[in-house]
Amino acid sequence: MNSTNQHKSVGRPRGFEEDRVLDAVMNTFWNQGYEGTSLKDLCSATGLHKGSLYQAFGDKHQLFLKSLKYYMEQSFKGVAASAYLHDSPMDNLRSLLNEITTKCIKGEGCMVVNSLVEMAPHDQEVKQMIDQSYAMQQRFLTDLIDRAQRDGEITIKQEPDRLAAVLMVTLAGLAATIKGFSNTDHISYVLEDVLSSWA
Amino acid sequence: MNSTNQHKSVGRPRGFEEDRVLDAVMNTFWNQGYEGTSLKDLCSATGLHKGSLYQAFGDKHQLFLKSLKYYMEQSFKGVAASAYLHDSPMDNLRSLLNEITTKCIKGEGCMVVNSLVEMAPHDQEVKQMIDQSYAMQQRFLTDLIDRAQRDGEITIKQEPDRLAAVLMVTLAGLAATIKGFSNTDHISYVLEDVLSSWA
DNA sequence: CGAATTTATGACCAATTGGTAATTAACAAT
DNA sequence: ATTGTTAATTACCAATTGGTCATAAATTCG
Repeated sequence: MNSTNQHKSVGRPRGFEEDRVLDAVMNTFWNQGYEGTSLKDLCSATGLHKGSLYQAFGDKHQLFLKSLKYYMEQSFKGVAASAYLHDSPMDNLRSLLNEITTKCIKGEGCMVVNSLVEMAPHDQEVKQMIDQSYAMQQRFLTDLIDRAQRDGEITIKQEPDRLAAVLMVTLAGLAATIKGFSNTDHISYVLEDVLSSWA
Repeated sequence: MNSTNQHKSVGRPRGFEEDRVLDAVMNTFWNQGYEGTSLKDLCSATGLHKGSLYQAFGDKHQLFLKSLKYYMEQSFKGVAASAYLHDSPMDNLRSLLNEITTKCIKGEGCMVVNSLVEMAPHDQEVKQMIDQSYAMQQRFLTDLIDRAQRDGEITIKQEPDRLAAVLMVTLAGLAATIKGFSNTDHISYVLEDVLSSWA
């Protein structure tokens, strides 16, 4: 019955799409950090007034949490999608890594790593979200590595979760490093070297 | 002629030691970041009034740069000192890495990596300082790895500067990762795994 | 001693911060 | 058309921000 652009409740309808706003907020926090972003910044990024932001998303901190969650969801969609393109687990791993690093290069870093560095030690809620995201990604990588090992594509001298841990640290390092370097050659060959050491 | 505690110029003498203040400032910026630190924070950390801080070190940004420089110098002293303890280059590399990671664990991360993530993209002066520090540390590691290769302690399948680059990224990743984890086992075994892959 | 010079202190400042509240506008239901 | 409900806008607020300035205190030099 309900057409898509019909709103379900009474009252004045929203003048914005929630996801579009969340996207703008995310990008602002992503490249300015939490403390480095003011409400004025968020208003000019979204085109909304702060009253509207508060009403729709809560205070600055809640808004940050929601935009971080949005980032994680969007990222995971892309990552997961890129990990089932090929037959070979190793090829899948490569395209997954490619997906991640491409996103990092475009956005000058990873919002999760940024938030980890800036906020995790002093913000329990952010820390928990990151923990969760970390664990999920770690499981994802572990699974892929495990399959690569079963297929004989890489060494079995190390446990999958340990190899995954190395990869996680490497990715975090790349996300941080990239913020200081215009030259992105680093990225490709550091990952190459890590993977080739698993031969 | 001049005894050590005699001050060279006329006027009221300083009531503080510059290095002790710089140390307190450094620690505050180190674990709160630049934007997350207010002048009030710096005053309570140093015991000085902001007027004194301004007179002695300049504005907040200059003060930050000086404390970052101080951090780099102090760190490099410790790192360099730990790299000549043994005969074996590989043992020296290990104690160097140990020195770095110990400092990161104590301080919950590395101030250079923190600043890289928070400031490098928007602050040219910070970026330049970090570039310089990065290049220096990279050269240092490359040299050590080169010697380890000549002594046959590690593989020569990769160029020293490439292995050093991998190590740099790994260290940056650890510095970031550590801010989210109370469990520090990660650190030791990720580094172990990287080094052992060079066998 | 008194002048010159430097540092420490606290008052002061404009601008910005995150956040709230009152008012107006736009819709659905009756 | 009126009412109820929600959203948008504007004005407003106390607190904090980074930063300055005038004054008082401590020292050296003559």
